[in-house]
Amino acid sequence: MQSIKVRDFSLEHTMDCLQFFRLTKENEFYRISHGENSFRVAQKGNKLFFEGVPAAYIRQFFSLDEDYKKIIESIRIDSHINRAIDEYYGLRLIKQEPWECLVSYILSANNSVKKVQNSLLKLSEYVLGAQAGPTLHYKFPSIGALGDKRQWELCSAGYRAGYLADTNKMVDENFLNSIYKMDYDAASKALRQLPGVGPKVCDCVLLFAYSKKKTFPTDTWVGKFMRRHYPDCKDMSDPKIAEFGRNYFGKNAGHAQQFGFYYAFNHPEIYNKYKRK
DNA sequence: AGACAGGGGAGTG
DNA sequence: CACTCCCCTGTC
Repeated sequence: MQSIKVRDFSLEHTMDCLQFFRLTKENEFYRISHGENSFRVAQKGNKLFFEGVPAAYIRQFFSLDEDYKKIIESIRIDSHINRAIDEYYGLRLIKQEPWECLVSYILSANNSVKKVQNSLLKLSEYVLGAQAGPTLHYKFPSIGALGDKRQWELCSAGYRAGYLADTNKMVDENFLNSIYKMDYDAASKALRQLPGVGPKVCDCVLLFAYSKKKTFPTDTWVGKFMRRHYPDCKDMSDPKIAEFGRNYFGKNAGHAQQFGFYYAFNHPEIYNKYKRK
C-alpha cells in the first residue's frame, strides 16, 4: 500500500459531495471506478493511502497539485459562502474523463443520484455482459460503444435512453478532446449541440471534466442556496443564477458552486423553502 | 418566455 | 396504496 502526504484536502468531502458517481465505501476506504481504472483510497490525517493506480494518477484525479489556498481565497467573499467553505474545507474538484462524465450527467437529468449509479452499474451487466455484482466496479465503456437505445432502456435510463444513444453517435475522441482548448462560451455551445445536454448538464461536464473553473452549474440545490442568500437571485431562473454565479464568484466560481451545492444538499430543512417557482 | 411531459425507483405516510 | 421528488431537457 502506497501513501502520499496531502494538505488542504478532505477525501471525505471530495468523495461525498456527489460530483462523481462510481464509488462505494469499503470500510475506511473509498473504492473508485473511473475510466479504465479501479482503485481504493483512504485518508488518515495528512496521509493518503491508495492502491490500484500510480501516485501521479491520484495527484491528477484529486487536483492535489493546484494551489488550493489561493483558489479558496478567491471565492471567500461573503459570509454565506464562507460558512459552506468552513464546513467542508478540503473539498476538491475531481478531474473526470469527459466521456464518462458526459454520460453520467446526461443520466442525471431529472434523476436521483441512486438511480444514476444504478444505471451506470447495469451498464456492466447489459452492455459489457459482465457480472457486476453488488458494486459499481468495471471499466467504463469506450467512446462510441453505447449507441443502442434498447440497452439503455434495460439500464433504466428511461426517456434518457434516446439522448444517450444519439449522443454516443455524435461524439468521438477528437470532438471530446477539442473542447479542452475552447473557452467557456465556445465549449458550452459545442456541448449543447448534443441531445440531453442542456445548460446544467453542459456546465457540469465543463467543470468536472474540462476544469473550466468559472463554470457555475446550477441545479435545484445550488438554485436554493443562491435564492436563499443572494437577494438578486430571488426570482431568477437557474440559467440566470448560473450566469450570476460566474460573474459574482469569478474565475473559480465552480469551487464556490460545489460548496454551495453540498451545503444546501446537507441542510434540506433550511433550503427546501427556496425552490424554483 | 413559460408551462409541461417524461422512466422509474426511493422516500414518505 | 398513493403520492412526491429527483443535481433537467425538449418541445410546445
